[in-house]
Amino acid sequence: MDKQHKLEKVLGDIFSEKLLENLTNHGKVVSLEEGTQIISRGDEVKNIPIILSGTAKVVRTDDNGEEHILFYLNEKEACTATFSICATTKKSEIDFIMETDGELLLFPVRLMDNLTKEYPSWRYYVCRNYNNRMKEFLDTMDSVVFMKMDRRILKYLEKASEALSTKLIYITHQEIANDLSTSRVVVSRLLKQLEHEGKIKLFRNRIELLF
DNA sequence: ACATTAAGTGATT
DNA sequence: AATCACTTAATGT
Repeated sequence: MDKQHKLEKVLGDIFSEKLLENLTNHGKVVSLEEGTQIISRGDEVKNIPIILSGTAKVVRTDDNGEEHILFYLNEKEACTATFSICATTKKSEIDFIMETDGELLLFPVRLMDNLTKEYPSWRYYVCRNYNNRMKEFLDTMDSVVFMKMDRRILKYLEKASEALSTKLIYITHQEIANDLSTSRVVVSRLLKQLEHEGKIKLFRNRIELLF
């Protein structure tokens, strides 16, 4: 299948004909194997990758060399982080790695301004990509904030224990849930977890602190 | 024995 | 993490 048709097949329903033509003329299609790293942190980004097939992951690597996956990109998606870079540094903040075998359309960054100016369908595309990422970001924000519930419960118990100067607190899971504005089920689960960790011991209407 | 309330669990979103 | 639906355990009457 030639380049033109390939692009048409994958992107035809979201990009206008003219835009496809432009992409065909200035972009290149590459086939990549799983594990191929297209962009590394600190690299100067010269091309915007758009996924034609397969899956790519965008990761950040911390000081210990641990990979933290920010998100995955599938067919038709592009890395939004790349878009923002075009407007500023041009240095990548992230690593971009193929999760599976797949194909990418690489489009020169220097021509992107023009796309934004000329093609409404490109603008929509960029906005949609941004939007998706933003949603995902908010989701993870939520988790990060809420994930601290186990710590909150522990703090809560500590405080109660201190206030009553006893390790044996007479309280129900429901009451804790009310005070921390969460559900009883969640409290029960986390308490159970804490019990397994040997930090507390659970009874009906009572919780004993073991620390 | 039966009803009520607290706590535990799996599945789903 | 939240919610639902359901089970199990402890307590009170």
